[in-house]
Parts: sequence; C-alpha cells; structure tokens
Amino acid sequence: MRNEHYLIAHTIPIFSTLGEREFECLLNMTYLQSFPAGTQLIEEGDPSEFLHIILKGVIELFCSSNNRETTMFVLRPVSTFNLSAVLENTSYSMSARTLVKSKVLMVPAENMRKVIEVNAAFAHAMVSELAKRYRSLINAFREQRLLSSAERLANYLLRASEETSVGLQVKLTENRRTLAALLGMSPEHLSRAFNKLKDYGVEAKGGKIILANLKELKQFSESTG
Amino acid sequence: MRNEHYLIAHTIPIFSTLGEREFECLLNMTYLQSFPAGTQLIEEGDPSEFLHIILKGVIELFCSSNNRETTMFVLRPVSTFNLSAVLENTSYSMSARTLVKSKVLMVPAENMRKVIEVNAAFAHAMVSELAKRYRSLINAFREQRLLSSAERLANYLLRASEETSVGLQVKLTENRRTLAALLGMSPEHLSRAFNKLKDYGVEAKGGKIILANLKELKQFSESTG
DNA sequence: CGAGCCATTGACAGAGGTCAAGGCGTGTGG
DNA sequence: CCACACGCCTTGACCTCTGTCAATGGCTCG
Repeated sequence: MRNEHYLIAHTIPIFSTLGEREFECLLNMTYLQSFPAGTQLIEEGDPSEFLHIILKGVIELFCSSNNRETTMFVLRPVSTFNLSAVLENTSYSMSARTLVKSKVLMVPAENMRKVIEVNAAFAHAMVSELAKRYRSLINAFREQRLLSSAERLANYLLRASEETSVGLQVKLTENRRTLAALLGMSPEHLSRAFNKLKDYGVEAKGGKIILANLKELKQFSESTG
Repeated sequence: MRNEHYLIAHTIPIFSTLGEREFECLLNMTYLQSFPAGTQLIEEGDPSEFLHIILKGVIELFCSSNNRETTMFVLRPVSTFNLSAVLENTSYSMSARTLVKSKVLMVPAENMRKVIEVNAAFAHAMVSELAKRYRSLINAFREQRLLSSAERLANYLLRASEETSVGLQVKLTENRRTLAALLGMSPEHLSRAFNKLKDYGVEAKGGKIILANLKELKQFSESTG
C-alpha cells in the first residue's frame, strides 16, 4: 500500500473484494490529483480514460443540452463516478466539476477492464454496484415525472432525516442553489417549496432544517395531488 | 433445446454467452405464459421471483406514486425486464402490464443468480447489459429535465428514423396515447407537440410520419430554447 | 347504421421558470 | 469599530409550459 489514500479507496464496496495484489494491479498508473473549486474534470461525450474516485471535496455531475444544464448527482467521499462508461469503454455520459476544492484518485479505465476480466468477484461487485445505481436512477426519474417540486423536496428532507438527523433536525449538506439544481428546479422555486412545507412542520433556518411534524410531512410527500 | 421459444431466448445478447448445458440449467423450472392485453404481470415493490423475457407482444413498464402513474419503457420482443431487481435479489422497481396479447418466458430469479456465480462470461454480459441500460436511462432522465415536450418528441422521431425509416417515412410502433405516456406528457399535449413540429417538416398521418426536413428538425431538437 | 374508442381542439387552471428588486449575513478595508 | 461591498437567498410580478376537462370529429367494429 502506497499511502493512506489507497487505503481509503480500498474500503469502498466495489474494491473491498480485491486482494492486495490485485488492488495494486488496479492502481498501477493511477493519479492522485487535487483540484480547486469550480474545475471541470470531465466533459460529457469525451472518451472515458479514468474511473474517478472522490476522496475529498464535493463533485457535481451534470448534463447539458440546448444551452441548458441540469445537475444529475452531487457526490461526496468516498464514491466513484463514470463506472458505466469505463466498463463499456465508451464516452462519458455526464460532465463533472468540483464544487469545492477536491481530491480525486484517477484509475485508468483499462485497469478496471483488465481486473474485471480475471477476477470474478470483482465482476460480481460491478454487477451489484450497477444494479443499485440503476435502481436509484429509476427512482430519481420517477420522482421527476410524478412529484411536484415541493413533494420532491419533502422526500429529500425525509431521506436526509433518516440518514443524518439529530432528533428532528436535519443539516443540509448543499447550499440552496445546488440543492435546487439537484432536485430539478430553480433556486427561486426552491424558496417557495420551502414556504409551502412550512404548513407541514418544516422550519428552515440556513442550513439547519427542523422537521417538527414527520407524520404530516410524510403524508404530504406520499399522497397529495 | 426444448422448443423454438428457448432458441429465440438464446439469441439475445445476455444469453448468447452461455453454452447449451448452462442455458438448459438456466431454463430449469422456467414457465412460458401467454397473457391477454391489459394484464398486470408484476407490481412494483413485490419481491422479484422471475426474470421476464418477452417473446411476443408489447409490455409497458410503469411506476406509480400519489395516485399518478408514468410509463418508463415500452418493450417488444426479444428483451428482458427486471434484470436489476433479479440480480440484487430485491423487489421490483417498476410494475409491468401487457399492452396487447403477449407471450413471456419467466426464468426463476435464482437460476440467474446461480449461473452468474459459476459463469464469468455471463457475469460480464450482465455488467455490459446493466451499463448500457444505465446510460440510456441517464439520457431519458436528462431529456425529461432539459427538453420541452416538443423537443422530446422531435428526438424520438429522429431516433426512430435512424432505426426504422424507409426514406423519410417513419412508422410509429405505439399509438398516440402510449407514445405520450412514454415521452412523459398528456395525449392532448402530444397532439399539440405534433402541431408545433409541422413547422419543421413533420407531417403526421395516423401511424405514418413523414420527416420532410431532417435538417430543420435536428436544429429544433438540439438548439432551440 | 350506431356504439365506442381514439385523436384532436378549445378553454381554462396550475406548476414552474425568468427577471428584477430587496434583505440578510459575512468579510474586508478604512 | 463601522461602513461598505459582495454573494446568497427571498419575494413579487409576470409569463410560458403543461395538465385537465369538455366537446367534437373520425375511425373501426359489431
């Protein structure tokens, strides 16, 4: 093991199946790079050269069409992106930029494809990872089509409260602008969505949100028209 | 080989890696069933028991929330659905129903998981299949967020023309109602979208669409606000 | 020929985006 | 320590896109 960063990378699910030797092989020719905030790391459509592993900071994955842009995901350590493009040896399906100063491990795509060929457990881990991502993307797509902006926000807050809440308080990890983009709405509209949720016990003060009435909020997010 | 249906199933990419013996093993305890139009085959959230292979007919995959419903995919022979749920041994992420009389091969989910354990080539085929689906889903999601309904329709027609056109004529495989649901809009709005596209050389008469001006249509779908 | 389904059209309503203005907090420099 | 500037969030006004409801027309099938 060369240093702490590699140890960190080894802990994530898709790499934990690998033995020391194979992991070393995977990391051959890997770059560790730091980027300032606002740096575009990859451009949608470019051929995939690396699997990116985010070790520090925040990365936004986004897509563009017709001079418009939408945020697909906001990623934090420790996670990877571009997996599907790398495995298929095709072009990136999304662009990526840093939202804050970030540290990224860049594993040559070819290494991934080589190791997958010889290591069945690694292939199974890929299957599992891709299936999970597929399912979560299905859910995001469904929410986009079926739920209003306020309902999407309610769902987001409820999920966040399951993961990170202290009592009824949720601490937002994104600023309002980023959260709006992630939920597929304008920043102005996010403000109004928060206002609407006040009726359901959502008190928002900066990055701290209090969900005073979980039951009503759930009811709103699940059954309102 | 037991009959023609199994031969057909053997031809699709994810199964073509399998030898005769493994394919037989996979199909152990498989059911071949016919369903009339409008039959719901699976319900979102139910535990996944089978990988479904559609041999004949048309299947709609859809999701529901808050008494609303949206069409995610419309599938025709020969293709599979539920792959991610089956591989992860978790619940279905979408519901499915027949749109017309259909014939479906139902492979026990456990068989899939067994064969993937012992056959590396099969695992690789799964990786490839999942990655492809992930990318096409990313694209659908992006279109839903970034494009207007008329632009989504234009893209749909352009894709269809690449695949199935005879000269400039495209034959629609779905009726208007289904097409509207697939593109994420109401049937009424689809009518208006077709009207808007008349300005760009789209002449629609029943199931036959003439794209009289591909260049302008492409321009509209890609760069209009 | 009539019933029924599907597609279209019109009128209306609601959701969400855009633009402009104002408020609030934070940090910096005088 | 205060004043100012800057960024971010919010608010209001307006407008576009899309859905809903109702009515109409056209087609198919009995």
